Amino acid sequence: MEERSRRIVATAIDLAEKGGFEAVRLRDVAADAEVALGTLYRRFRSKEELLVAALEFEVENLEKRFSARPPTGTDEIERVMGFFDLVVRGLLRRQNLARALLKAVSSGDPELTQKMAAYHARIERMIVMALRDEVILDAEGNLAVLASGSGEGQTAETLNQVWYALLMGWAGGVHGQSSMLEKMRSSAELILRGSARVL
Amino acid sequence: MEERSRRIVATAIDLAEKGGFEAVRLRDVAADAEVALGTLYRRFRSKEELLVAALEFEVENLEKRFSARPPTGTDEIERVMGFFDLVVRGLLRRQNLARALLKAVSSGDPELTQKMAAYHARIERMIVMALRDEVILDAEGNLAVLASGSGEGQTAETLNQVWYALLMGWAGGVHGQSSMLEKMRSSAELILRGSARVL
DNA sequence: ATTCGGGGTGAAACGTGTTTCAATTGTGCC
DNA sequence: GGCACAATTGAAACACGTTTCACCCCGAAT
Repeated sequence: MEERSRRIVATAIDLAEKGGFEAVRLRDVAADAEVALGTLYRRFRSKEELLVAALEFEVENLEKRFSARPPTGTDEIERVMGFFDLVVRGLLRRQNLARALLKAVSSGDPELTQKMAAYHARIERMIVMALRDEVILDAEGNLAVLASGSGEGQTAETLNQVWYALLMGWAGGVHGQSSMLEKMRSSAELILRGSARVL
Repeated sequence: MEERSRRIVATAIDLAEKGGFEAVRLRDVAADAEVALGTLYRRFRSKEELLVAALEFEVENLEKRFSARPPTGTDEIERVMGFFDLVVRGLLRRQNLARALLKAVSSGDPELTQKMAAYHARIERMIVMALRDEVILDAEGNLAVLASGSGEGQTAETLNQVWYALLMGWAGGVHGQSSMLEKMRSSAELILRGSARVL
């Protein structure tokens, strides 16, 4: 990403951290990033697209933390929950930012379809690796793209669906972090019990 | 609900059906419902709240259709999928409306926490009844509130989480109706396999 | 019948996302 | 150096959610 864009995204993250979605006023972003409003709009078609770029940045961070300290645990459930714990630790520290990014990703903007799909794919990839208890990197040291299709893929997809729904619920205040994790564990137990059947 | 409010909500649904979330311009809603803008804002604190009221109305409809023709099927998966088919048939005919309501419900507005929770509870209730193959009505002929806590409740909650995530994905264009249903079936098979374990 | 109070009304104003445009700046190419 | 062309800038304008306010109307209490 080009320097100017990076600065814009960084500024957006800053503001979102401080005051959430509404605090990311594009005039302020432009001013703080020392860029004209028109430039911001040349790089990002909308506020949502800008925040989704911020999400990509944060997911990259998550992936780095994930490869640096992959979740440990003797069974699938513990490793998967280890992953979700990792995510929640990130949310905990920057709740305003997290909510802002979730709001952007859930905006339903058709322009963002591709990026939403990519986001989910990246989360699923980490879930699969947690299930396998094996982090696979490519030549550049990033998480490798996995062959898809196995039962693991289905399990990971389902776990991710549940996780996404719970994040939305958390963002909307339906439940707090701890109850979100408890619910995730309950659902994960159910799902993994189902997947254990097919061996 | 009072007559004026009813008219406002009906107008909002009309406009949403025609042009989705953005087409619900509150000035237009007020004009079409023959009400001053201030009145609209006295009844509904925000556009989201208005659309969530519309959602409540539509869920009531869904519940009526559900009690009138409960999903049939010899096993849990078929009945549960019957329920989701029912929902999708509703979506199919009014995609703009559906997307608008989903956008409102996923806005993450803290004012709506309560209503979001209630919405999920109602969907879960129908899922439980589909699992049980038994529609339970209260004295007024509405769906009865169920005692919670059983394994069924957990299963329904997990199914609902998956369903919600898939709806969001559909709204954002990540997948179409048919692929949404296929994914729902795959996840439901996994989940129900897990729940079958605990008897 | 008069008064009172709470909605309702109409219109204007505000904030912020988004668009537009003329003028300026920068950059690669001759 | 000078040119062509694209990106950047600054400022204004627009759209729409939301707020405000002065005024009006109606039904209940006196």
